[in-house]
Amino acid sequence: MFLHIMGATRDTMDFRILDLLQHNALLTADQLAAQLPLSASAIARRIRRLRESGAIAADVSILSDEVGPFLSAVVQVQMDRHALAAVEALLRRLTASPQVQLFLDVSGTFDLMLLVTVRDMDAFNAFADEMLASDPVVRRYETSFVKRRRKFSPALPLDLA
Amino acid sequence: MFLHIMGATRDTMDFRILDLLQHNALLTADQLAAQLPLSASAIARRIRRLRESGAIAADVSILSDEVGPFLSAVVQVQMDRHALAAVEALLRRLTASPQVQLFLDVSGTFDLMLLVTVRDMDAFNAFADEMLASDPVVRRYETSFVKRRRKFSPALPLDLA
DNA sequence: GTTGAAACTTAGTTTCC
DNA sequence: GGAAACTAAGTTTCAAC
Repeated sequence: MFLHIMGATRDTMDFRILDLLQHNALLTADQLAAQLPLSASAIARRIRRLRESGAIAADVSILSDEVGPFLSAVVQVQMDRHALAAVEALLRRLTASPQVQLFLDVSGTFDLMLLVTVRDMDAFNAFADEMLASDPVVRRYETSFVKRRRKFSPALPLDLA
Repeated sequence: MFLHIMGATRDTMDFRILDLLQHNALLTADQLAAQLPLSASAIARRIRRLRESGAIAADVSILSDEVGPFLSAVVQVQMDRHALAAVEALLRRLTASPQVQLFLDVSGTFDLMLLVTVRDMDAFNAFADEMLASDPVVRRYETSFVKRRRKFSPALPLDLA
């Protein structure tokens, strides 16, 4: 099977490589060649193309929680949809904020869902005051604090049947 | 400043390295040495120690949404806290599920918060039926579908002031 | 156009100071 | 920790398909 993505053609082998790399980006072409029916040099070529084409958007180190301590919260936000420029300014500030790990537009009662991670409750209050409470575009927001982080994995389910 | 984490001592330089790697895990020791007051060989040593000690829990490739299409949903779950073994079995199944990208215990009305990513609405219904609706431990759940993913970044705010 | 093997280059590791 | 020697991984070339 072949899929055309962003102008490039990807076959099953590309998806198998992507699926392995999204769990361990440091796998070498040799290690991948040991589990895939393709030579290391062909795999290395494909990996470079996948990174250059943007199919691999980034390669990142996931830090242990123990570099913390941290406090995380899920914040659901309801917006006033009036001043478009002000809305976009808020969206940009939230996206750019290093405290925001996850930022989604969602359906339902709330418009936005945020996962915010900060050092402690003081830092959370400072974040909420500065980013949300003081912004007229925010109608209201509700916070659920994270008691435990059981899983945080960016890996997408590629189900390579 | 020094912090003791998991038996190891980390200084400011370690945190500066961690902060750069959590945004780009493919930075070479040479590239890091260009922006940090430390030689490439010392940096390479530190990186290896950070990985071996578990301070860097994993290095992963983040795939572009365009390898999709995908459907994501935030699912909030309220639990019946009676049968402990059954609760733990559910938690294990959810953690192990490749469709679950984020899995949190939260405070408030709901007990669990999930970010679920699947191929399409049929796959979402199959997931919800199999994992949630059919489980007596789940009292109720509410789903918000993701209209847009604005940010999904595992990077922690290390604020190296 | 893609593969696989070999030459080449670059990055990581080890040794020594 | 830093520099140099060494090893390993990625890149390029090229012949073959």
